[in-house]
Amino acid sequence: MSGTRTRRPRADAQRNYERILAAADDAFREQGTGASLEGIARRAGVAIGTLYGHFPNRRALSAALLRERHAALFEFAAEPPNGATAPDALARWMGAVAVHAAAYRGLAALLMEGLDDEASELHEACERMAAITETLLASAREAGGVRDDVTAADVHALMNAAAWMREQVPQEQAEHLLLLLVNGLRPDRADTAPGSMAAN
Amino acid sequence: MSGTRTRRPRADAQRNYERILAAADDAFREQGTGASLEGIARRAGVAIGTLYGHFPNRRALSAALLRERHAALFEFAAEPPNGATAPDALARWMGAVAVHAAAYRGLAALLMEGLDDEASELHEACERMAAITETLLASAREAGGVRDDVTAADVHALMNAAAWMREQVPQEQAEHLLLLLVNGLRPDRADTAPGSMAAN
DNA sequence: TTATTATTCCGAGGCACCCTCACTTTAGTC
DNA sequence: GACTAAAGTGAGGGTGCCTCGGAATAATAA
Repeated sequence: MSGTRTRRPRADAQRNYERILAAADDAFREQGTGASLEGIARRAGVAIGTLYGHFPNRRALSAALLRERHAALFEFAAEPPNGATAPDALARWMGAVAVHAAAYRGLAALLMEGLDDEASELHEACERMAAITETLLASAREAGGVRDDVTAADVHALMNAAAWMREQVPQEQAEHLLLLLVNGLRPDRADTAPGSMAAN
Repeated sequence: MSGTRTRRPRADAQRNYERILAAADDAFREQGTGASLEGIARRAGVAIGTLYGHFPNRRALSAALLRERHAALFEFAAEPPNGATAPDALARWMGAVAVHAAAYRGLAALLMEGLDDEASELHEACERMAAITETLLASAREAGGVRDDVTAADVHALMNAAAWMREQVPQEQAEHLLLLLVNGLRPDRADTAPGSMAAN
């Protein structure tokens, strides 16, 4: 296995890969993560076998599609909203994830199961999300802005639930619902510093 | 059209109707509202055409299946949890709906769209649910236990979101999440009478 | 009991989708 | 220009949705 100088990858493969991804993005936006794969192949101007050659199954396709999107999300999380309280930072994060997970109908459910299911192509991304959530939650709790009984898993579920609702109500109401969810994390007696936990 | 004395309905029709309903209940419990209708017909020991003869489409089948269940829910709402505060009554109702809507995977989404979609066979049931929600919400708000900006539509969405989460997390966590949702409805300053808004 | 007939049941068939695989085509290399 | 690994192709087998024309049958009448 030493003389196998690898060939340069074929140009058509690269081209088709990108075409499929673009078609899938369109289809998922319009019809959700359950969109027809044959339809996607058709849109991409490619045979169905070619699609399967690049992506062994629907989840792999979703995962590839989400890779950049996730990168953007993590970058967003890294950039500190300077001057914001810890609870504010958590709320901001929750809003960002909710918007992200509402990009395609059905995505919230995938992210939900991806956290537990290690076989899922989304597992790693979910774990990174969970880690960020954990960190922000710890700070927010320390600041006294969050109930003691709230776990990172709870926040994960709530963010995805917010996304799920966003799939089905007007955007304005979706924002309001997120605010209510965030409000639910606050301790029973609102004796924290003023201005904490404003949504987004 | 006066001499058409109606024949007694055929016994086999009645029998098959019930068999299909029973099979559908099993299938929906196991696989959600998207379960294969051909599979349901098979389970019921009936040809696919017979199933369609009784239920023109999947939604009609769901609606028939939910009729009794909804009746039970409305009865539950009617029975006054005597001695409970208005916010408690609302929380109790939200819990009941969340449990109901989690009976079959996918049901929460159906109930969500059934509220707006007048063509849906579930529309009427959804409207009744909404009316109950409206009443309980008004009382709870009057008692000062709920934020002013919370609408019945919000509560509807939140109840169904609770059901959606319940489909995907252990029951214990689901209860906790419901509690957090309910907590989110409380006004910013917790200056209401003690003991208000305990979940369930 | 038997005949009548409205009602119900049946399942093949057309369409869409999922996914695989034996075969063809093609891009990179020599 | 020939060679060949890589990629592309699409028919085909499986499942599901739903329809529809013809077969079967339960209620009724004779």
